[in-house]
Amino acid sequence: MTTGAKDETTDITGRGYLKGIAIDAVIFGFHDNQLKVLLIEYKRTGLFALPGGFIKDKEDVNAAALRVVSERTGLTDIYLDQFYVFGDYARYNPAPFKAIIKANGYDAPEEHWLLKRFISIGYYALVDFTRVTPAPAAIFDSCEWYELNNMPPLLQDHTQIVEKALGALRNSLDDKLTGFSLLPREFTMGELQLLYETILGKKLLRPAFQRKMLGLGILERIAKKWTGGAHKAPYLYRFKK
Amino acid sequence: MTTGAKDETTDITGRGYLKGIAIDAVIFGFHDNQLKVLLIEYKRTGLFALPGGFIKDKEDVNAAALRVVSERTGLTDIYLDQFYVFGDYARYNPAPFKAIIKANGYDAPEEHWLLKRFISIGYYALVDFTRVTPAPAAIFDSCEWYELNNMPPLLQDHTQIVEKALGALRNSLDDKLTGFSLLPREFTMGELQLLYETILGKKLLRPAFQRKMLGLGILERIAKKWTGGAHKAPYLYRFKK
DNA sequence: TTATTATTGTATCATTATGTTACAATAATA
DNA sequence: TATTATTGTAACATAATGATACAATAATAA
Repeated sequence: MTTGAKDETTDITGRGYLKGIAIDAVIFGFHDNQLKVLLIEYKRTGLFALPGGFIKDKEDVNAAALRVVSERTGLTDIYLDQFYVFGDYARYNPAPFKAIIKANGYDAPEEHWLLKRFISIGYYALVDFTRVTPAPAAIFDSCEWYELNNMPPLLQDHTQIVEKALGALRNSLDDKLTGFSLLPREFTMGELQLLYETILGKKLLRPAFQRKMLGLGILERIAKKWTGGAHKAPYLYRFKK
Repeated sequence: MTTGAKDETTDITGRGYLKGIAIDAVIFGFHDNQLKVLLIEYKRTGLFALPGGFIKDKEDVNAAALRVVSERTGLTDIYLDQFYVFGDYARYNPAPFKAIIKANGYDAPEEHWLLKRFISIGYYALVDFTRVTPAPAAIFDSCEWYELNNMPPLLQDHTQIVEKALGALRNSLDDKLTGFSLLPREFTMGELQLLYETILGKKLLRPAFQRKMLGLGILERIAKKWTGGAHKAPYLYRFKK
C-alpha cells in the first residue's frame, strides 16, 4: 500500500474507503531488454514502495485495482491479475507511515486509520511500456520505472511481493499470452522471444520458440519490418482479434 | 463466510477480529469415487454455506484459514491453498445474515458488523476423508460432506467460489501432488488414478498414468494389497518422505 | 486340482512435442 | 557484387505422451 494526504486514491480521513484492506500493484513493463517495475518514491523520506490504494465503499475490488493502476500509468486497457493476499501480522509496522504522514506536515494520532493493521491484496499488471506516462499521485512523491534487477530497498514486504508477482507471472506466462500487453501492438518474433527470456530468466532456442508460438495460432503476420540492420528483415506480428 | 453467535470462530460482538474481511474454505474430500465438499447448514433457516470465519487482530491470515479448517475437520495437518479474493460489491447482501441472526434469537441492528460489506478470501483444503470428523460450530448448524455434483443451493456466491476452487485445484494438480492429502496414507495406483479422473472430470489412460506417476519419483511402493477380488492384487504406494 | 475371470504391471509401438543443427533468404554495408 | 548479420524454416534427434497388447496373479468356479 502507498498513500498520502493528497493522493487521488484516498484522503487523510479515509472517508468512503474500506478500512484494513489495501491494494498493492506490481506493474510490469518491458524496455531495453529489461523487465521494469513502476515504483513510488516518498521524496522527503527516501522511502520507495509499490503503487497502491484503497477500495471505495461500493467499489468492486478488481475495479479498485484497475483504477489504481490506471491512475499511475494513464492506461485504461490493462492486463491485471490478482495473485496473492499478504496477511501476516508481522507485516504490520506503522513506523514508516508515521514518518510519511509527518513528512507531509500532518500530525498522526496513534489511532489514525493508516497506522492500523492492513491486509494487502496483490495484483500484477502487464503494460505496454511505450504507452505509459508514469503519474505521481501528488507533489510529494514520484513515480518511475526501475529495473527489476536493480530496485531500491522497498517499504515493508514490498520486495517479496514483487518476487511473488514474478513467480505468478512465470507460472502462467503461456496462458496470459493472448492480449499480452507488455509489447507494443506490433512486434517481431525476436522481440517476443526476448521478452519471454527476460521473464523466465533463461535462454530459449530460436527455432523451437518460433515453432511453438506460430503453432499456438494466436499470432497474425503483418509485414516486413524495416530495421536498418545489415540482414534479412524480420516479419511483424500482432495478436489475433 | 459463515458465522453465528456461538461460533468458536468469532462472537456476536466481533471483538478481537478484523472487520470487513472473511475467510471462506472449500474443503475437498474424496470418498466413494466422489469429490466431496464440507458444507455448513443453518438449521432454522435452511441456508447452506461454506465453512468460514474471521481473522483475529494479531493472527496471520493463513493461520486463521488453518484454524477455520481445523475447527471443522478436527485435523491439524492440512493442505491449504489461498486461491482468490472475492470482492465484488454485488456480493454484499445482508438479508440472509439478518435471517440467521434472527433465527438464533438475536436482534440485529442495521449497523451490526455482520451486516456490513465483507471481502472474502477463498482457500481450498485437501483433506483425507477417512480422518475427518465434521464438527458443527454450535448447536444451530450442522457440518456435513456433500457430493460436489450434488450440492444444495448455497448462500451468496458460494457456489461460484466452489467452482473457482475446483478450477484452481485442476490447474495445479501436479504441483500439489507431494503430500497429497486427499487419500489415506497408503493407496493403490488405481485409487490415485480414480482421484485424478474425478478431479479433472475425464478418463485417463492407465499405462500412461502409471508411467507418469512412477516417473515423478515421488511414490514409494510398499506391499501387495489384499483386496479380495478375483484378480491380481495391486501394489500399495505412499508418498516418499 | 485345474480352468475361468477380472484386474494389475509393463512391454511395445505409434504419435506428438520438443531440442538441435543446418542452411537458404535477404537487407544493409563494404 | 561480395560480405555480413540475422531471419525463417527444413531436417533430424530425442523425449514425452497416446494407445494396444499381453503376461502375471488372486480369487472363484468347475
